[in-house]
Amino acid sequence: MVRFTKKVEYALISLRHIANAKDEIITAKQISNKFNIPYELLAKVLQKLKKEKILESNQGVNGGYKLIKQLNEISLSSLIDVIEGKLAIVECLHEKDINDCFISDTCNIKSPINKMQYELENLLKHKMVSDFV
Amino acid sequence: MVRFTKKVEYALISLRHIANAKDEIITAKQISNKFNIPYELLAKVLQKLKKEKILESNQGVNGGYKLIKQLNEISLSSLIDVIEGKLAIVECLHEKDINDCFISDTCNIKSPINKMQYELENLLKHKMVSDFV
DNA sequence: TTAAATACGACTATATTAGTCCAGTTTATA
DNA sequence: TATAAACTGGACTAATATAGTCGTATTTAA
Ligand code: SF4
Ligand code: SF4
Repeated sequence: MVRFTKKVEYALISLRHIANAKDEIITAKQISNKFNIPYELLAKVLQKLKKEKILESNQGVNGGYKLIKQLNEISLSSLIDVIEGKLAIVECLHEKDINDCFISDTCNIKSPINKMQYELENLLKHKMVSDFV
Repeated sequence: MVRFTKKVEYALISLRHIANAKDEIITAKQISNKFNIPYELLAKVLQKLKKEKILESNQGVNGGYKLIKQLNEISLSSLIDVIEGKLAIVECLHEKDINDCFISDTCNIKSPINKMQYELENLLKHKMVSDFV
């Protein structure tokens, strides 16, 4: 199937919400409550966005998250990278299991699949989170 | 994740193989052997292609499959439709579980997600199996 | 009559995704 | 300085989707 994961959706929802709040600090709990997103899961997603320096966090009472990148600087492609690792439309294009496909030797669709991956990447690379309005 | 299923890959591999064989009849077993694809699984994929009138089949001894559509008439989009059902990049865009997302009410990314789905569909619609060369 | 082939439904196994639990650390403020 | 609100992070479980298997039936050329 070709489907975005909930984690990616949660990231998009959160980024949009945080961006709307201007410079106000937003907590994971607020987002979790507002959008019915499981708190622990959301927390992990936000932590990843922090590690990638998309968000900035403050711990402790009155802590929370703040945007430190513009939404138009974050591509859907990079967001997926951050959350799920490098996208690969087939097994043999994913570094982790690049050698796992037992068809590989005789496969007759590798090159078109490569092209397809390239085109999809391109679409995602030019789709900015700011477009999500 | 965004990944094509093996079934779709098997369909592409098979179609390309059958097309290369010109009007010769090709059996599931031949494809299964040549490409190391599990026979039973492949058989089901070919049966679906037959139901969609992409392939024609003959039963019995010397039976097998033959193309009855041009590869440039089959879009990747339609192939995915046939094998996996209508593609939906998120839950709420899939008829089957259109009402399952408990975020739906407050969701702030529906409209951009819609656009994204449209653009992806468009990409897949214009990607013909014949491009897979 | 037999063997090679498709047809099809039900089943199991594996992998991925989604979600939970728990035990931290940090920090404002009462 | 005690407390509670918040982030951090690893290990775990549950749910779902994908991949593959099994068994049986049907068709048909030779
Ligand atoms: S080698 Fe061919 S069949 Fe195997 S993953 Fe790559 S494209 Fe798919
Ligand atoms: S409603 Fe929003 S969160 Fe739910 S599936 Fe649709 S896009 Fe995703």
